[in-house]
Amino acid sequence: MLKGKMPRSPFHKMLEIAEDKSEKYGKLAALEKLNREQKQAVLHDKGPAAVIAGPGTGKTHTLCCRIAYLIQEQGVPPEKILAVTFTNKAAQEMRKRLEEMLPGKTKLSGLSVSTFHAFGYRILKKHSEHLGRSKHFSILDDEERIILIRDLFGLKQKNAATTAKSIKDIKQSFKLPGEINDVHIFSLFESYEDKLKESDLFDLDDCLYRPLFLFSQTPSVLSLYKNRYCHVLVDEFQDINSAQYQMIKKLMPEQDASLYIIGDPDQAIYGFRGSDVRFMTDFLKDHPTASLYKLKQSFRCSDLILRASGKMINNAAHEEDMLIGLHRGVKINLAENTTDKSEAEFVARKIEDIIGGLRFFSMDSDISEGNEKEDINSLSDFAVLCRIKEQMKAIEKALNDHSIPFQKVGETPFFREEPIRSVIDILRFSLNQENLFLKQSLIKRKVIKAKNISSLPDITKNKSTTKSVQTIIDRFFFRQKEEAEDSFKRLLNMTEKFGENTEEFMKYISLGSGADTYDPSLECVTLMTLHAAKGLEFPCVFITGCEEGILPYSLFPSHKSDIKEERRLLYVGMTRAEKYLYLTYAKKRYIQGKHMEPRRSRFLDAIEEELIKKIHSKPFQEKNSQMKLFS
DNA sequence: CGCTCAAAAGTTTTT
DNA sequence: CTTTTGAGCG
Ligand SMILES: [Mg+2]
Repeated sequence: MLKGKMPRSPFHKMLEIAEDKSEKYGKLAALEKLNREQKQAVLHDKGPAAVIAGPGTGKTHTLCCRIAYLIQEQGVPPEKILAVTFTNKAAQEMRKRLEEMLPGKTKLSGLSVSTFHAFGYRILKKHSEHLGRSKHFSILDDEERIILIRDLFGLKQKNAATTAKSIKDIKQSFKLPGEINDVHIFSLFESYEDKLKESDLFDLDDCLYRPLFLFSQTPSVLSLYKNRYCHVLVDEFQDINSAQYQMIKKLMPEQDASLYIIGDPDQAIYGFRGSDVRFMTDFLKDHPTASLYKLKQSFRCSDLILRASGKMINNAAHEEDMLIGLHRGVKINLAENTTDKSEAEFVARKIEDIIGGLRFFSMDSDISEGNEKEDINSLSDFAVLCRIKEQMKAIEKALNDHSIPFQKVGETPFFREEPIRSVIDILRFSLNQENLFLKQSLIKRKVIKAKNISSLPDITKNKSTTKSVQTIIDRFFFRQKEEAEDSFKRLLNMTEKFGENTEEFMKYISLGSGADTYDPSLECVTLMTLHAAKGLEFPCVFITGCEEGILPYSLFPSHKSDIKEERRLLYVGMTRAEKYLYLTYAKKRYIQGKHMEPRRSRFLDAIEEELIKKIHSKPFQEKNSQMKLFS
């Protein structure tokens, strides 16, 4: 997602690629454009390697080049390479880039590029019978899991969620049932697992947990995967969890295997999900022969943004680790607002002003502040980031009021919302009637009457996915045909590319994530959480809600958040910006049913005054209260 | 069983 | 300030 503008290095002419095998397989043009540090990382010989790379240093690009180099110049067969990405979107993107680098279809066939989950899912499909499931098992999503647990144990929603979390933790840290110390949890775990098996289900965590389980119990299966890949490359390694790390170790048990990891410990933001940055920081200890590469030249951010954001992660201590920016940069705007509404209004007005406003001379514009109106010419150049989704409401309203089109990323995808969710549930059930949980759920939700259930299998027989979905809509959703017409159309549109492969469609639905919906080609502003912004970049970024309570998040004392991780979150957010960065906060905010008067975030205090331009936004007057102005 | 209305609860980030 | 849940009624 680097929008294809990769660096021209000042050193690139000085470097020679004196590689032996390159004659035989042909040189790779992309390597010429890398800078010195990137090139060294790409040309790493063999054995383990860690690439520590700051924001905008071309991590993903370096990884792509490494794969292309292995295939093209080292003659490594693509089926011997496994590349792991963080999202399905990133996998898709990487494959696309590799296709561009290595034209010719045959070169990439057999190459595995996927998320850990999609990789594990493939293993589950192949060996489902070892785990007491059919080939057509379904995936239970996190929401369904809570309902299943609630009904299975007769719990309240909240307690069911807690139990679900315990089970999740067990799976994400890969504890075998015998290793569960708490007797009560153990029995819940066992009953839950029995229920899944009975309904021919796996949960999402099983995509890692069950393959690992299989590897540990069934040597014949392990032998199929052990050393199957000569090169395993992992992007965003700072955010992997224990189960994922153990998966890698199962695939490549040797300490000196060619495991190539790339990431940035300062951008670790998924600790709440079991990710542990220590897998990255301890990599050299665990692999004594590993080479370490550092990428310090950022091709995205300005020096100024790097200097300011660096304060979040207090890396100023190590002078040598300072990143080098693309250019000097312009000051960061820090906007104080009276309320959350005026904050949203400020953002909308600013975007409007930059993109469509009159190009008159502004009194306070000088060279050192840049010229936003010239640098930015598309709505897709803007990102509005927030800590929690609830902040989005006010911003959405303001953008709508100003008729600014936007895409919400990380939102529950439309296919997870009614009535599409139910359409897909019927499709899912018609593919696999063993799913008793789904059967009960469909009847309970009155999506379908019990007597009609037996006719479902016919729906999907020898039909394209689109045809099946159309049949389901015609038969069970005819009443909603008008009000939900758009969603139905969107669904039918989406199914088309899957042809008759309805199972593949289900995989897409089950493993797809919110972040996958981001489309950089749309002419609109991007509204998303800081988490979803990982790996992306924009010329102009707004980070809203820079307040105590929101960032760092601490609205509920019982759920303490990791302050260091919150700092890194702001670091990630700030470093999404190529040139213009707005940090905004409100003195009054209405959130989660409460009025608050938060103090501005302590994180802002760390940024030197000279890097900042302060703005006090005008208070936003609601339309109906404007009369007051004249009284 | 299905509707209405009032009281109560809700607590982040996601592959 | 929502959204969800439960009691009470037709
Ligand atoms: Mg990346």
